[in-house]
Amino acid sequence: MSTDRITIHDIAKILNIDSSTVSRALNNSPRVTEKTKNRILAKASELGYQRNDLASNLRKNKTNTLGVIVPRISRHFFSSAIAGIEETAYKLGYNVIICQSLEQLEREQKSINTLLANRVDGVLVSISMETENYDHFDGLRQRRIPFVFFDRHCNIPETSSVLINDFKAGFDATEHLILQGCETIVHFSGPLHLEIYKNRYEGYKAALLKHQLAFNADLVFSSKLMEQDGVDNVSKMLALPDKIDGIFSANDVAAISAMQQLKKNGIKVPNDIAVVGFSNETISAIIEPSLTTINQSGFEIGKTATELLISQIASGSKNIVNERIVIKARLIERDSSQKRKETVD
Amino acid sequence: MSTDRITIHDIAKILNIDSSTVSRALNNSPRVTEKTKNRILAKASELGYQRNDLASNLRKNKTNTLGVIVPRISRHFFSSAIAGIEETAYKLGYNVIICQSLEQLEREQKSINTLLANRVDGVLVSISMETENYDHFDGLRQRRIPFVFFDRHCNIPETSSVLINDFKAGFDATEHLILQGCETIVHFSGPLHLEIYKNRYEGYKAALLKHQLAFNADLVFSSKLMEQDGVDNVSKMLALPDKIDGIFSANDVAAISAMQQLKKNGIKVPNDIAVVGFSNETISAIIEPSLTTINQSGFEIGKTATELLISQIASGSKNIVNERIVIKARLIERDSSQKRKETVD
DNA sequence: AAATATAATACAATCGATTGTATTATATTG
DNA sequence: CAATATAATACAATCGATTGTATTATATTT
Repeated sequence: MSTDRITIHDIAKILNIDSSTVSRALNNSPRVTEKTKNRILAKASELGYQRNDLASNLRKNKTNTLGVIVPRISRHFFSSAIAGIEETAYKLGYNVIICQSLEQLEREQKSINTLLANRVDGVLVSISMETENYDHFDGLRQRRIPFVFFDRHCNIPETSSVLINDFKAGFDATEHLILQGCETIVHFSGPLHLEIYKNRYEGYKAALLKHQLAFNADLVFSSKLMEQDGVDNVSKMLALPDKIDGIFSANDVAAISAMQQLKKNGIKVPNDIAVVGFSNETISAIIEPSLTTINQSGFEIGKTATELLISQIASGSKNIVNERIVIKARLIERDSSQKRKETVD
Repeated sequence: MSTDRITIHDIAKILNIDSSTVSRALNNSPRVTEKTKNRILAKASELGYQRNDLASNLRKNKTNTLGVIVPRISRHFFSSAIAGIEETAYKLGYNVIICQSLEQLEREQKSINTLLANRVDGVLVSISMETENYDHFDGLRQRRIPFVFFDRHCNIPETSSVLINDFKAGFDATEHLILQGCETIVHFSGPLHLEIYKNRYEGYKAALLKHQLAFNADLVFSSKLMEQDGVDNVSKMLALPDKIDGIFSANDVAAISAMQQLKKNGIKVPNDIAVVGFSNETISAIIEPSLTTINQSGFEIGKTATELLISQIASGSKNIVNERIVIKARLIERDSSQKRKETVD
């Protein structure tokens, strides 16, 4: 049995009926009698019929597909966000196309074009570190394709986003270090044109202010927060005249590579320098000392963003395109910041 | 400017020419003169025209899209394989749709249906742990859609795959433990109906045999090799009458959770028990002690599998569907297995 | 049994692009 | 300049499904 390219027309011809009836039967329309429905279904499965979604979607002008653009799927936060997205989309009858920007603006733009060409019904985006210009989102807006930012959002009007309170998280992380007795805290920041990093940075400053610690711009290192950046930041930090006793890193990756670099320099964490990261990567609980960090549930963020997006798709072009949902994030205290208590060994 | 749904027909009407000419111009056909081509391109970009790939693909009966099915994208091996796949596909003009089976057979089957419905040109698969039955691949075969297994393959005739030599890797890992002085080595295996785990297991046995160590089936624990399985395996192991001095785990995840569990039990790695994992997850170099493991380049496997798949797509239905490419994998010796040398602290 | 209502199915246009063939316009040649 | 070659564009069918409308077949009512 060659199941090569069976169409509704083939089935129609064999059963000597019209293809529209076949189509309706396969879509379980009440306009087809139970008896013919069964005949059609039986023949379809006998021939191994498989609907051509290209044709169907073209005609219906609806793909039931969501596009997702993330910096990279290998980051724990993003892969769990994708898990949440897929789970939710799947339940609500949507497929998902995933694109990685790899932190490059150009790939982000290309991804949007691909998604547009594939006529996705909506898009979920967490922008790349290079993204400072948002023109590429105009294409989506002009075509009235709903899109929702999650985590790495843009502060442009008429957009929806699902985020955590980065300001508060940055504040909490920094205050935690202060309460541990840290007095000279450096901040590893990401690119400050990204809202999330700006907000974490503002939270850091606010915590210093509250506790009457001087803010010193020299103690803030901005980078892409990759592994090498953690190493580089440590070098810069050690070259400072100030004696550093705390690090608040805007992600775990840089925090962890910094901790390793500190170890190589014979500096003890947390006793000499306490460290707090951000994101709660899987590894953060496992390394030694375990890393104090901000836990943000990627799964929940992904789930919420997907629900919001699909509700916008369902509502047609009624403009509720300005929603902002804040997901709870909280500090997980682990060993890397326990200056006061004895660390269990 | 409402760029809502501009088609070649709109452009044709405005310029008072035929849509076929517009189509040819947009595809840079030599059949359209440079002058009209420019007029068309200018108007297209002015209107923000964006080709409808659904229509195009439907007509051409070619989507230039590859489907990828992996157990889960959060595993380092798979996310780097996907990086290799995307990179290669992208260069050769293909898009990629990624599906996660989450180790469930049902989701693997559904994914195949989705990919079939979306008329992908080819599929790359690494099967789930539940997959013992391969009927769902018949749909691909009947429709003459090429597919290539990578890493987790099936031993069924007329299929191509890109793999490492799991037997040799298992052998090397085990022999390494033996050369370190281990005499009673347990093996954490995955489901033995999967070729890769069977082969690693056979490699383990072969190494024991070569070095005249008795094989004992009680020392082999088969599981899905998740985090909890590592913990459970340690309990089982400690309940054995034998004094264990080595573990060869068929993945890093189980190896690492086992090491943590051993630590909780006051058992020293590597001095009391040496451990070797498999896959070289990112975390494996970072934990303490760092984990000796088999490095398999996901990127290279993904790249090679994609090249093979695309070459099969390009060659039409000429049957070269029986290729098997073996990618080098090698042991990375780290601290978790250094019984003889002093471990640097 | 005729008249009407309703159920079941057929007809035909459509989604947006592609492509083989036909036609018209320009260029070349003798 | 007429005859032919060739370039440029137009025509029309097609990919596979969906869906509003028209038609035929069956059921209901009087």
